Amino acid sequence: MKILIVDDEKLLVKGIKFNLEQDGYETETAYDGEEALKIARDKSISLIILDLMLPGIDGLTVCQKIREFSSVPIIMLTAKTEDMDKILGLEYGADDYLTKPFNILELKARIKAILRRVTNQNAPGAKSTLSVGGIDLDYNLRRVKIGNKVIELTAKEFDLCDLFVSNPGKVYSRENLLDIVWGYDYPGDIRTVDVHVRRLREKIEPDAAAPTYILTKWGVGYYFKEN
Amino acid sequence: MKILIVDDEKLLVKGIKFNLEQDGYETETAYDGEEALKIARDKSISLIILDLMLPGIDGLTVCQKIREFSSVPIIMLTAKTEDMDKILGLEYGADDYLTKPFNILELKARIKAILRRVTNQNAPGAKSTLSVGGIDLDYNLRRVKIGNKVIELTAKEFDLCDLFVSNPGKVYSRENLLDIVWGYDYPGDIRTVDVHVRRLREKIEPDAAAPTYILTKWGVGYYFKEN
DNA sequence: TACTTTTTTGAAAATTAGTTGAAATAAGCG
DNA sequence: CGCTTATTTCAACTAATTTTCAAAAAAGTA
Repeated sequence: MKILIVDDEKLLVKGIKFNLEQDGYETETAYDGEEALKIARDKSISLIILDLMLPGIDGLTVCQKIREFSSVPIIMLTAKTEDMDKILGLEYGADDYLTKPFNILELKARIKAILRRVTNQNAPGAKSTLSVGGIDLDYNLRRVKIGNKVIELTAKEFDLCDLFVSNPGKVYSRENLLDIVWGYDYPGDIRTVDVHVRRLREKIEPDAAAPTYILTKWGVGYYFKEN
Repeated sequence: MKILIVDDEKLLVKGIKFNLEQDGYETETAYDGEEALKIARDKSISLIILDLMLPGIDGLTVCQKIREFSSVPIIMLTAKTEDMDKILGLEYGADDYLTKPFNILELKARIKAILRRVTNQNAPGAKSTLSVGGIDLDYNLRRVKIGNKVIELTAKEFDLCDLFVSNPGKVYSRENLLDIVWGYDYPGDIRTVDVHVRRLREKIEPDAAAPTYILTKWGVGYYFKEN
């Protein structure tokens, strides 16, 4: 999985690069549109993170030009509130966008989501599932199965569960969870997370008062433990 | 599904080829009209992507000649704004066109739309039915039978019903349904889907308020459940 | 143990999503 | 063209989810 990062702020590129490589991705970097196009054309790239504001050819044009020869997933970085529907629409054909300043966890979450969508492209009827430590996630019906019991989850519950189960052992602070599941600019109360964790526990734990899957790391946050 | 790509720009052909193969299509390529005609004649081709400007015989003539022996769907690629109505009209008989430079995602969307339209067409008079989980679809008369009750459906209702029944368990968002049933470029309101689902339910469900076939996945979309 | 901090819990309010009926518009047909 | 039927839009209504709030419980600390 090689990711191309395109931005003229070298420090930002460096930061993203470091973070993605921590997660095991390979990276390529470009600081302007020309360079980006060249790399996108010549190298085997799985995903592109592309800033809207670039010296020379701007990001949208780069996006457009890439779409002339490739359908590689593109995440646009935008400084202000642009006409996002247009960016995501067929005219430019980006796959997702983030508004600067963004949270690196959210960027990672979106990369993961897009890559899953692309690599999991399922034939109609085929099921897309993830099975970790006794929990089966069904991404089609967005519900989970534990043992042979099917459990219906609400949208937020499923997203939360997905994040935990996809990253067993990783402790997420409430802030992290708000950033990732609710969006990095979510303005609401941090306690919202607790309530959702509780309801998730009520649904998936045999005994919600003594959780075995979603555990509390006291003073830090929550994490998923494989059973 | 084999797609023939005809263009004299080898790099472009290579790009399209790569992208379509990524999506699981087989491809054939030709760089001029003679070659294209030969392949269209000799091999089993499901769709042709044909450039208007070709060395030797031009694209329109190729299109015309192909129409003498085949009704294979043809998407024309045009460099400038030609008289598109003429290209799509009876004289040449292309099925769709794209103006260069085009977006690869849009090309894919159109290929998908055309192939869906074509493969869903049944030979006239041929008796074709599908029976899944208690529902019998009659593609000839475009109506359904549940138990021994015959239910007449309108065009959209049948298309919708067909999609659901053909893909049991697969959840479709309203956007998906608009794309598939109404066409990828349908500009209308998303709520249209709800209304059609409701009327389909009124016709096929014993109790529309407590559906057993077309179920709602809250926050996601609708799906068909076999009974 | 007494105190502080953090987490859990229950319940109500606010918001969002889905359903439904009816009216407006468009399409098909004699 | 005028009639009928199908489709789309709109808005009120209902249901489900999400958020907020505050009190109770549990965990850490001195």
